[in-house]
Amino acid sequence: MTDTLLPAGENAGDDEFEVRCGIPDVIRDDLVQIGGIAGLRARLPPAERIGEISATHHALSDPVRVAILHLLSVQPLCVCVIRECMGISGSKLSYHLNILRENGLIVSEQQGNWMIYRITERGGMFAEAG
Amino acid sequence: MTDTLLPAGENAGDDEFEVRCGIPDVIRDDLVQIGGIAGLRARLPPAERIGEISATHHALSDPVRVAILHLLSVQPLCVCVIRECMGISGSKLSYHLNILRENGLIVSEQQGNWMIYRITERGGMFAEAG
DNA sequence: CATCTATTTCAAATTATTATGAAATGCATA
DNA sequence: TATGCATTTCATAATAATTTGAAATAGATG
Repeated sequence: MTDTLLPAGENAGDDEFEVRCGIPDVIRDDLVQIGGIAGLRARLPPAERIGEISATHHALSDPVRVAILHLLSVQPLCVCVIRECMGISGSKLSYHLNILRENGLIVSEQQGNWMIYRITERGGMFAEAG
Repeated sequence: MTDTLLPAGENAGDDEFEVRCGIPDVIRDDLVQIGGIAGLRARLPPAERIGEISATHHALSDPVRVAILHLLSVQPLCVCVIRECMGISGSKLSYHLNILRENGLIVSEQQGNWMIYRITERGGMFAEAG
């Protein structure tokens, strides 16, 4: 990354890469069209958005959580019913419910002794899609 | 789970649970309508399908992989261009490309010295959605 | 107030995922 | 065949996620 045929500038490094790299023509031609490496980068969602997207997918990356989401897409449920339905320990269930809630896929509301969980609109979209 | 008011049968355990559990009326009434715990379970996708869903989400649960998918939604790319664009090591990139490929979100094709990755139709759906 | 039930929290142990750098593979070309 | 380049593989280290069981919290009820 020291010698380059191109004038120094904001994207000098990228242009230099494209010049030096002997990648297949089909790819390079299109790449040049869209502005090279810099153009490619510019088409990425901002890092913050990418973080949000991966976080949501992470929330649904465990079969227990996918199952919970589907149960709640049927109707709102208290913890003890979810627990009975899935046959897992209370603390384990609580752990997974937290992750779904933190990611805005479900919400909870206390009702006397019980905690009622229900799916959000956002959560519903993922339950339908899956 | 020993004494129950109901006849023994396939779902005796579940019915017993519903009878004993003093969950809020709003929830229990609906729950009874759909067939209780057993009815709820019957509405879940099969375990196999839930595994597939969570596996796909897992493939997209890392920001590096989400970024790669978005890059490939612009155009097919060889590894060296993705690498330059993201500024990560080759072995790290290879690791993440493998996960995306194993989950059917991208495919690869060798072209001389280069390996060209392109997004699949399935992968494209997730790139659009995100 | 004492007790029961439902749920959550916590710390520790277990397991899974990701990162790293060196070595290996495979194609191209002199 | 020797060399160079692009990519992958491998073993290992580092980090993160999940499970577990005991203890804590909080509402309801006698």
